[in-house]
Amino acid sequence: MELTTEAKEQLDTALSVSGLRSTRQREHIYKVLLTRRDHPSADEVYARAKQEMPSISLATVYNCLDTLVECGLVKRLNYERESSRYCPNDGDHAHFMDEATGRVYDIALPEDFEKVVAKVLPDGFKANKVKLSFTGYAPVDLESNRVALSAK
Amino acid sequence: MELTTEAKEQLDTALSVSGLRSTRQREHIYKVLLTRRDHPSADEVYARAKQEMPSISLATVYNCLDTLVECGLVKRLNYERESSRYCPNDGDHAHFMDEATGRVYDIALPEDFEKVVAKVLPDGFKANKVKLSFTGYAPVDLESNRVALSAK
DNA sequence: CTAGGTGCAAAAGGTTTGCGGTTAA
DNA sequence: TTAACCGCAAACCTTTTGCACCTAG
Repeated sequence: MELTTEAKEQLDTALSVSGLRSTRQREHIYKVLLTRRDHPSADEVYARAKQEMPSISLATVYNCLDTLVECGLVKRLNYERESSRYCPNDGDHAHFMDEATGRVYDIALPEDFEKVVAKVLPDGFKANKVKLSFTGYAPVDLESNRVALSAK
Repeated sequence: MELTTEAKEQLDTALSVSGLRSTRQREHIYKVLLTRRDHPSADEVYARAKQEMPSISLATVYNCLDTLVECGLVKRLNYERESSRYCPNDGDHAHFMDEATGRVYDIALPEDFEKVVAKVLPDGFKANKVKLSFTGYAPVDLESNRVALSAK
């Protein structure tokens, strides 16, 4: 329930820009995603959301997540056929899935990344979205939180 | 049924390397993917496969595709929550999905791409797989086949 | 000969939908 | 006030699985 006022404003404006309402459920789901910066599945979001809002339904969690993705506040990521995972959208970043643990880490991208990548596209192709994702092994001694940055 | 002998050898060796058998069905599925170089779903592969092999089952198509992916002969790609699509694996390439048509194009990658991308990873991360995918608009006048190359 | 593969049909599992009741603006 | 949203349960759809039969090596 205690989103920072900053986050709440971001949410409210993003919703109203899209002609959507701010609701307790949407706010709560957004807060859940901001609280632990990992990459939970809809089911996991549901479990966490119910702790403070026991009456929320799984369908509503899906709906809220979809809404937040549409507003651009949240990213949905898919690894192979696994169920979708969600994270707050803090600007462009890539994802790295550790094969050993299943954890997903955020990987910061250099500012020029978009340009580097644009060179790859043949003439006439216009990309709206670029997704870069890795699978492999993460350092074992990484502190349990997820947001690995330090692009070198 | 008429895989080039080259393709058949590739298939047989890839399978036997993994301790797997060469079967009529696996060969046929591989041929189906090589014939039209697009990116069909399992269902579409099933439809095409049945034309020459009416007795094949959908489960077998899934099994064969999984097997070919494990052998490294085929790539499976996933866009959002859509059903998986498959294409022959001709070395590293990215994918571009045209939002207007749903078609997927192969995008060639420069040789140094792996190195460019490795710089993005923080110390200690070891990537086994890198996936790069785009969503956007492809040139409308593109000949109907899919393999767009010409990385510039 | 026999381990591995196939075909069928049923089950699983994640996600979506329809509907009656609720709520934000 | 009322269109948008929520909760519930059922439906959906892609993918997987169990099992009896078949076949490549």
